[in-house]
Amino acid sequence: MSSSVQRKRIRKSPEARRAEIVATAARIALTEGLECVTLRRVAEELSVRPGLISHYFPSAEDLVAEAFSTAALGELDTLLPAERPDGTPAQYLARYFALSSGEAYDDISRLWINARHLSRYRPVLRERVTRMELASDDRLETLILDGVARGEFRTGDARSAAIQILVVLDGLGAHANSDRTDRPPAVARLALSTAERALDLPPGTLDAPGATGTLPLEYSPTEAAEAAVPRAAAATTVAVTVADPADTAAEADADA
Amino acid sequence: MSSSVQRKRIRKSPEARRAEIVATAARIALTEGLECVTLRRVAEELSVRPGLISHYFPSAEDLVAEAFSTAALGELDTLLPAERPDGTPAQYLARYFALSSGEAYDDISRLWINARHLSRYRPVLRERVTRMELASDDRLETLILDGVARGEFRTGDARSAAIQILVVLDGLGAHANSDRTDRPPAVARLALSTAERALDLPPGTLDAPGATGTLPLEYSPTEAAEAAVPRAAAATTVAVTVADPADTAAEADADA
DNA sequence: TTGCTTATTGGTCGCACACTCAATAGCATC
DNA sequence: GATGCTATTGAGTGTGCGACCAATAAGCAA
Repeated sequence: MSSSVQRKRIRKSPEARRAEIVATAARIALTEGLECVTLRRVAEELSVRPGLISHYFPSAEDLVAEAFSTAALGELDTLLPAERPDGTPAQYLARYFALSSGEAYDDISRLWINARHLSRYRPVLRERVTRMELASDDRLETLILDGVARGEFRTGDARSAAIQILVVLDGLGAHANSDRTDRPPAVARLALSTAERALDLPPGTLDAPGATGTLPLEYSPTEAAEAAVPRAAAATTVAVTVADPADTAAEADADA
Repeated sequence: MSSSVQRKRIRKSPEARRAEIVATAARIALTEGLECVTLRRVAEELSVRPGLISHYFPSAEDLVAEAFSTAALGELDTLLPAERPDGTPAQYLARYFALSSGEAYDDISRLWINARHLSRYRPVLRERVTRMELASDDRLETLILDGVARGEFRTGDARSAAIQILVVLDGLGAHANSDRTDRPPAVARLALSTAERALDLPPGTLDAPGATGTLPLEYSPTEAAEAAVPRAAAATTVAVTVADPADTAAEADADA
């Protein structure tokens, strides 16, 4: 009888518990959406009471913002790692484009759409979105500068090139919730061709066979997000039926 | 004493009432967000009881979808009119880009971000989003084909060119809730340069002084949306304090 | 004027949410 | 083994939402 629900309290250090909460919130944000990051939902996932989540995040808005930051940073580190020991800048750039056209990338696209919309109403989240946009710009700019230094790329304004590329990727990702099967080839290659033009590369360079060198092309969004958390304590993986989180955006601040 | 609230019932024809409801919902969607399109909110705006809205839209999801369609179609008709009696295709295209970099365009960008996110959870809305995307593609493709026929543009695939342009505009519009003040010139011109490249136009053609000919460049998003409604009966304009609609997305379908 | 159709109301129900706070019980320390 | 700190619970408050339905009254037709 005592097997169904957890009856004994498990007392953890604040740091471990907080990390666990953030990791869970980030996973929910990535797979189900930021509106699903609620006190109840996170608590249920961790088999604790909602009040405990409130204890660590007195304002739920902060938890949502933290969930987004953690998830987005984890993805960024996977897609555009800060350390690039295994290949050239051109190879890492080619790998980035390869990953961004894969199906696993849809989760990230959805997360960004979600965050950009929700940030309309949530100042804390908006600040985090801006910060993560800058982080992405920086990361890609650094890659480009490195490539320029090695003579792989040629551009007079690495940051402008980086932002142009990211804008196009945002445009392509905007349709992550729609059907994109009959997308013309020139559209599917739009990010690539934008990069090739901005970096003065011969057309076809970045998606040529072998353009990624020996870099691995597999990754799992969820795992990447969890790896971004300092210490993701024993997070019980629970099969989740995605509900309908579409109604949570507009009401929260009405009571403020 | 009887002036504060409306006490006498006003009975309208179903067609007029329905049009009034849709027009109001579309205006709320455009200015405050789709999550603010609730039975209570629309009813309050029209000084009727929420039950009446339910009577015309037994499922609230249908009302939200209708609000999006109406608002988006109104905007499309303003930005890319189906009839173009006052100028050449190049002039209308130049006008489109001019409008899309104006501040009034932010409302449209926000609406699309909103709809693309919300459509993740709402099948009815998703279908409408897809339909409106196709309508936008068609409208721009037709414009381009017309320009090609007149010798203004040159492309072998008008539809691909249209979609490329729209994808870039989506990418630029994705940041409608963020700060974009320090955007590099090449980024701000990205849609233009994409069009110039896809349509084989000399750089600078579309934003050259006089590129829009004598076409007017003013428009009001809200008015455009209301004009899209067949008959927007006496819609009382009420000053609205925007609340926080960010929490309404995820919960609605949980009860289904 | 009377009567009928139905647009409109008023009230209710259940649900999910964030937030609050006193009471409880792990667990480390002595 | 007793003690104290505090992580954690349990219970409750108030809000907004969609959905439902019987009662009401507006306005047209006879």
